[in-house]
Amino acid sequence: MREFIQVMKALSDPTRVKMLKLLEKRTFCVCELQAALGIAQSTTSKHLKLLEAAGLVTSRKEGLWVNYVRADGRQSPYAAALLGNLRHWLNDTSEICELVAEIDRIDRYEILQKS
Amino acid sequence: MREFIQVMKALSDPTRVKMLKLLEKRTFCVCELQAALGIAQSTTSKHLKLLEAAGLVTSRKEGLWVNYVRADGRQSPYAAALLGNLRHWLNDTSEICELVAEIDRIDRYEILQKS
DNA sequence: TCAATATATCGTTATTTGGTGATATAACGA
DNA sequence: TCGTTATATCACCAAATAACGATATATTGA
Repeated sequence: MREFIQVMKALSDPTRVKMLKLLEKRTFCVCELQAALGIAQSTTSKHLKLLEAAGLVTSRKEGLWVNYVRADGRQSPYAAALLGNLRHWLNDTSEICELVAEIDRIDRYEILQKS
Repeated sequence: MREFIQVMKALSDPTRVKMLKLLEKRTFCVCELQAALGIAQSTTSKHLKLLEAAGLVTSRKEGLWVNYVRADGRQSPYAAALLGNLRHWLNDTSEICELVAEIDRIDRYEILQKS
């Protein structure tokens, strides 16, 4: 039960759902997601940790960056099912469309320039 | 997005999940669910209203009672998918097993006697 | 009409959650 | 070694949530 609730809670927040929809397209580091969503760095990191704990994403530290990847679902059957569903869901909502449209402009090295 | 979040939030609470697992077995009125879960009447009613708003249950007033029924999912594709999944999930957890084991002892007329 | 009953709603309280900025940690490059 | 950068963690605040008891709203049956 606890594991199920953890997955549902993780998916109960629009910011986290947007993160997962972005991660369907490709891998992102924390600062890229922060830029894409327009939220604080600490907020971004906290959400990602929560998604990771629920088995919805995994992370790999590579040099200075931490790359977050959509999980394969092996960690939790609930995560597996919901990740599968989510791939087909919300694709035509304005919120996700607009986010995905900007995806190619999000680049860790460009973000570096601006800051 | 709002509709999706609403379904996920509804499923993010153990009490509401237990209600849905009970409603997989049969219809219940509010006072029966209250007795089965050992919570206050106002709490029970509020949770059920929330599940109904998310499209996970429906209700029908019959005389003095309001009967709550597991929804068929026509109201929301998200609710439909999750209701389907939930039928197979959590069946062997202690929390649900113990609850379902008591199901035949829960009867609105017996509750009437006790109070 | 009136009493009894089931449910819904209201007001309150404690906990959880999402957000922030500040700080700590770790890795890289000069 | 030292400065810079990316990320994680901490302390805090505001809003949302789950719980309760008290009250309001049906509906039934005497």
